[in-house]
Amino acid sequence: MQMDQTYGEVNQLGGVFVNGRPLPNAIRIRIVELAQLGIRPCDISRQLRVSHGCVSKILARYNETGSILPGAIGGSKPRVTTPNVVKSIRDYKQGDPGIFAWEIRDRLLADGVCDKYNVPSVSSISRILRNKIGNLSQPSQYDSKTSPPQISYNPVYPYSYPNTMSPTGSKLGSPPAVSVSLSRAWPSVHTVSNILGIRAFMDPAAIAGSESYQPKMEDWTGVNRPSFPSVHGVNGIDKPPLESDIKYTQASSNLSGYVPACAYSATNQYGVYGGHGNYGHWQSQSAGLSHPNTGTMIQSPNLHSALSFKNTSREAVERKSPLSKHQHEGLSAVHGLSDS
DNA sequence: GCCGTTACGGTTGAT
DNA sequence: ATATCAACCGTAACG
Repeated sequence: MQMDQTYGEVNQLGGVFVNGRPLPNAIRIRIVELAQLGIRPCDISRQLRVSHGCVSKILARYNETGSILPGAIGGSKPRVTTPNVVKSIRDYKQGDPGIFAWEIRDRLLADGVCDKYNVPSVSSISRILRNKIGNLSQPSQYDSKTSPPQISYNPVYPYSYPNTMSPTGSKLGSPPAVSVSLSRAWPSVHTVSNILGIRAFMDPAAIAGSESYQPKMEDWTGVNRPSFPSVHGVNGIDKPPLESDIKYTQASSNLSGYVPACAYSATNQYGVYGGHGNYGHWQSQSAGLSHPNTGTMIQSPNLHSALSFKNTSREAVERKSPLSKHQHEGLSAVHGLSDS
């Protein structure tokens, strides 16, 4: 019930988590970092007190997409039956009342109203004819309601499809786009103490309060800094997505609101990405462990590199193949760390 | 022991 | 304003 953030529950390993919600980015990042340092997943799981299934999932996703961020939660998929499409269907039907749904589908493609990725199925077209167009005599009304003709472009949000079609339609979505730049600055701080011990994590209070849990905003929020180095090139898959959706702006604001209890409200703001952030608490320890070298490497403190970026694909459907793709590079590239 | 997978109970957000 | 629904979450447990 209460949602607010709820503090979390404790898993078998002693780690705190909030059921139904993504792990804080700070932890996600650490998972990736530790993996890059060569720590085995099972050890990462134990050290961070995150279930191995989750570690596995996060690493697999990172290898695949280059992003550490969780996927987009909630919302609805973009509808293929945009007002514009419905309108075209109506026009076709009006022009030829005897037209078959499959013919309409072909015309939508032929006329460029839809591309193969977003063309409605024949059954959808039939439904549209039945429900929205019905007898097609009086078009007027409907339009008004659905009218926004173009919609799509404004995307502030991830799923947008160009309804007009983009070239190649390729990618579609851009989900949460994301790039994060994170940094690893965190550690700096104190905590380092135990690697294994990592108590910080365990303490619910710490977590809840301190960081992360952001109350609302999903994470991709912030994020991308223009600067990510090179990372992307890496795999080549796609990277284009740089969209910028930044929503974090407001986030901060509301965040503060939300985060009530947090003692350190500030800390969490956007935690990770914003660039500022820094929360320091809990995660911090990485330093000890992880970084021996990074520390050294870190050149500029502030620069933290980007860790991940990329989009997560929304095409979940097709994504099924796990890792394989890039792996090594991924690794190397990781957060900029290497390169820069 | 390790790890990929998946059922489960959960949250979210657009419609 | 409420309810649906589909997307995602992490844990736990199976193999």
